[in-house]
Amino acid sequence: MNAAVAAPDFDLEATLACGQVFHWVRAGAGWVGAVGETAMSVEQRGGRLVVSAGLETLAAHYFALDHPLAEIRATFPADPAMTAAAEFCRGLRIVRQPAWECVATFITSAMKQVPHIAQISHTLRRRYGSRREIGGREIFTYPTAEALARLSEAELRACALGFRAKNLLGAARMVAEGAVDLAHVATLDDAAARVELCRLPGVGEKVANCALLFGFERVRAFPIDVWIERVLRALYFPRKRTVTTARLRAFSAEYFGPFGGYAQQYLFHHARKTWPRGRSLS
DNA sequence: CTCCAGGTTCCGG
DNA sequence: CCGGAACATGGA
Repeated sequence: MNAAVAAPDFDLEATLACGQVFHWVRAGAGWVGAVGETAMSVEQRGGRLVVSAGLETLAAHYFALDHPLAEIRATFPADPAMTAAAEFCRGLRIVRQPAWECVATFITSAMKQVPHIAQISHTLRRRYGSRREIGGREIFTYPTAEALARLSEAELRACALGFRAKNLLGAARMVAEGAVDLAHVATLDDAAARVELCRLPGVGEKVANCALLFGFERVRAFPIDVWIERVLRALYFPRKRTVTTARLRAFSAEYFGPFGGYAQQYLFHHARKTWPRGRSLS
């Protein structure tokens, strides 16, 4: 029925609730969700992960249990802000999300709070994804680019997408037609992959970096959103009134090192969980 | 009611 | 290159 996977240095709660992935829902002591086309229930018991028998390998891969977190932490800069964030996020892993699902989800994330992004994901899944069942619970996979490409903008707007409907539809059509080939993107270096992703409507610097980090395992990609911008300005450029976004981008691309994406997610999660209402500390 | 949210795009200095 | 504004929706 169920099987256990060794999962040392892993925090399932932090990993699923840190804002990198949006569709997992709590179920009892664990979670249920979809890993690509496969429904999965998962629960952490100490240093082990309990999943349905047969899904051990899939779970280990999805949750990136092979990422050497201790070595990754050791590459971070040793400043107080980074050290505090890394300690706070011990066991948080960047999961391996399917590329299209990841790109599409972050297209819908523009100017939305995390709970809203989750709500949109669930609506799209329920209406246009495939139904699965796991432990008596309903699960829906993320709709394929082909499925979304067949829809009208009005149908997508009815999923509470707002102005993001046009972007998601345009991106779905380009991917479905092969105008942008995500399998090919995966073979490119970070810079070239970013350029290619930015051809999709609704994909700019930030969304492209989220896609690279969460959907293409580019662990150096450093997405700069409103939260990270606050963190960088408050903790790394205090009392400097004129720091351009270009300056922040150049700084973060070098300063946080080869696992900058991990550093970014740790800073993001730490700030979101410990800073009151996003403001202050300036 | 007002403000803002894991932005992108377009437009004028 | 830079700052502003438009773009939808929902929760605080």
